[in-house]
Amino acid sequence: MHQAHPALRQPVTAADRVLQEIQRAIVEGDIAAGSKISEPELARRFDLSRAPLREALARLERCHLIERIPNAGARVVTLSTAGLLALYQLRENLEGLACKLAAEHMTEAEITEVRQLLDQHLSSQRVREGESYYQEAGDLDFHYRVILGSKNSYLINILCDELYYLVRMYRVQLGMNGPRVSRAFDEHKAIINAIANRDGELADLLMRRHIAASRRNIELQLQQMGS
Amino acid sequence: MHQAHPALRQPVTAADRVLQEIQRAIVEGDIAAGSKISEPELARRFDLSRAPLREALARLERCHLIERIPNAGARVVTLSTAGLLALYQLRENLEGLACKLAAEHMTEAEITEVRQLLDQHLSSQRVREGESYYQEAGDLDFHYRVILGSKNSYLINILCDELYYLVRMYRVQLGMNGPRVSRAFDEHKAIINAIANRDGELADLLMRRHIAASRRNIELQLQQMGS
DNA sequence: TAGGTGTATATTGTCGACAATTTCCCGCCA
DNA sequence: TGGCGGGAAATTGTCGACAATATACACCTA
Repeated sequence: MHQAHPALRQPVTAADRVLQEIQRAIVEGDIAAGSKISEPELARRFDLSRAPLREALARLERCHLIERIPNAGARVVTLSTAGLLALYQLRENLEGLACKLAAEHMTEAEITEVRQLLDQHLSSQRVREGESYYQEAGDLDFHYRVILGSKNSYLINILCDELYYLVRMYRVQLGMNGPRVSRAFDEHKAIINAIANRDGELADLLMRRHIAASRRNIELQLQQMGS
Repeated sequence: MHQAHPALRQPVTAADRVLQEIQRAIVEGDIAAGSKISEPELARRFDLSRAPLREALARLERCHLIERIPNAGARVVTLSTAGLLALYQLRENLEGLACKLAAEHMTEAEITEVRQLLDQHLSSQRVREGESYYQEAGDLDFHYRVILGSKNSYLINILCDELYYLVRMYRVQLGMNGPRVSRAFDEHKAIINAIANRDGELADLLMRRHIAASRRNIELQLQQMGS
């Protein structure tokens, strides 16, 4: 359907580069959530004209990092409990589906790669005990592989291009990296096992539970922050 | 999360207007599937500059009607069996989820409105027996209402803004309007009943079956076209 | 003082032209 | 004759300036 996925395609145009920079800045909170976006200011800051900047803004809107109102400008999204729950509700279903499809379509070679990846991440995780950055990267990597394994380009596009930046934004800015580390690893292992056994139904179920657990974890943290 | 949904927001800017025109042109086959898109040509044709046109192209890419390659231009998507199946696979799951959520979140008033809508469409359908345009419109209308009833803005965005134009393109260009008319109406009725009973699980199941039936219908037509 | 109105400012949307890249075509060579 | 550069044409990406719209502020009125 298309050859190399945009998510892992390296930037070739100026708009691509500035998009990545702004994406990172928003996700990491460098540009505050809820703040207004000024096109002239950003253009100066990244030293380019407004044309490629606006192209980048269009794509930022696509991945839900900003909201635009015609003739009135753009704002960075505001993070909310309701938004987070809606997002995870969708993730649960979509990644569950991705697992089911991955069980049907992943090659043995791809499965082996994911397993190696898990072992590798686990060992490097033990060394860097507690450093959440590596957990984050490893976690994302696993989910990405499974999603790509579904071989459904629409599904891949939605999850990797449109939803994941926002997921990361919530994780980074609300500090969602609790003590689920080793448990998450076990869950990942169980999921890839189900995929390897070509048991799509089970893989679906396990992934839904995996994400639901993560969601409950977040809900708890939010709740005790609010009180 | 946001007030009025972009799908039903009337165009205010020139880019909005040309977007709608090109969308219609592509969906109806006025601009052939698979054909290359020339920015200068379209700009002349719609009598505006390339800036708003490029804005429109960015959004067309978002709803999968065109595919862009950096520095090399854009092409209208090509319709394929594989693409259609992948699309419907996703639809089944997402609209199933939408039903489940609608059963939880739709107000009684909204449910009543949908029921009135169904009766209305049914009666006008009987009059215009066989005119597929009205079936199409009525069908879309029903699905839209249910999706909006989910109250999940991410889900709404994906289904109404990003996937439905492509769904319509397949329906229009491959002539997907078989003799499922009255059966589809019954299925719609069953779905809204389940939602009214707040039986999300059943509503989910019925919607999946409803779309799966539509998919099988399409597969059959494709198959006998190919032979 | 509160509210509305009108102007001034700032921001977004659009335009036409230039730069960079790709594509196409022609000639050249094995 | 077939494949491989090289250059010309066309197309996309980027720029700076102008037009249209929205926001902010001061002023006037009740």
